[in-house]
Amino acid sequence: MIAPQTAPAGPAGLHNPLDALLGYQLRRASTVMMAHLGAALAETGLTPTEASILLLIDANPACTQSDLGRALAIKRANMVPLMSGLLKRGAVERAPVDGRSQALSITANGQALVADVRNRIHRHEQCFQGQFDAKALDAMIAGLQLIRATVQDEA
Amino acid sequence: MIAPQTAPAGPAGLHNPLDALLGYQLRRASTVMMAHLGAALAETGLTPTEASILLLIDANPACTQSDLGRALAIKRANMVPLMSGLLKRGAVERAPVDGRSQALSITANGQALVADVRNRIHRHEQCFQGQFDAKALDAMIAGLQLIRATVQDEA
DNA sequence: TATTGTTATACTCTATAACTATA
DNA sequence: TATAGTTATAGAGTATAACAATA
Repeated sequence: MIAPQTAPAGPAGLHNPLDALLGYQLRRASTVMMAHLGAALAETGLTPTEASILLLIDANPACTQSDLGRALAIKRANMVPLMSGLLKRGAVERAPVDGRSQALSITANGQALVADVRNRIHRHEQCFQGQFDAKALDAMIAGLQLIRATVQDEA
Repeated sequence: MIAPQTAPAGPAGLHNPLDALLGYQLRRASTVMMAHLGAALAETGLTPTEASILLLIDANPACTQSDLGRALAIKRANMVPLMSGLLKRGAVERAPVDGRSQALSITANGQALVADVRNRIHRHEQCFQGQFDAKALDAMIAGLQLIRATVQDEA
């Protein structure tokens, strides 16, 4: 049972019983890191999602749009505008595999962008990973994966 | 430096270099827990955000709408439809403090809803907290708060 | 029959700007 | 001048349904 709380709130803010909840802390921490990542990527003109797609294509040459959607839990329909932005930008190219699939790859021009994205993400991650020692960081990552695995993964 | 990856993806899916990133794992884990919480609350007709507001008012009688917004990082403008739903439902009532502030409280009728919400959130949290021993859970919560505190808190 | 890529569309969340009335 | 509450609105992000072409 979660005990009802009647203690008065301090001058700094309200008493927040949600602070003890894993889901609440997860959501707030995620929002903080996403905002920080968005700022770190702003100069590239990419959103965190677009940057993720870029890194995933780079690590999986010849993958398809549907593959990416499955890996990142993005619906096929929502992949379309995401991909068309990266294609128009000339960072990604497509080659037909069969009549319906297209193999994705980073263009020669896109390589520099990928490297820049990698550096920016790395610096961003260091801001937060630096708060933990190696053991604690591994425990955090493992814990988060455990949470993800608790329920069958999203679409 | 994040090493470039060239290993082939297994048949189960793509190779995902984002798996080593705290921000990525945070986002995915948060999405999983939010979806699970949404399902746990569905029968109450409340969203996770509305349920959070309810618990926060219950823990902070006579708080204002703006107080809640600050505690939950919800902009004043976005609090309006949230509050009006809870008011129309008869779970929350308002009493004027001065000419501009209104003190919020849970109605007599709303108490049962708060209790139900508390139980549902508790069962939901147990699904995930149950994966950790007490020490690991404390470390997770503390780690998430540390991440939040790394950057000055959101609006 | 299932899958790829696509269009169109709707719904939720979040963000900004502006207004009023109060302090 | 700053704050509480409100309105209107714009922009993301995400969801479903449907379609054509292909496997």
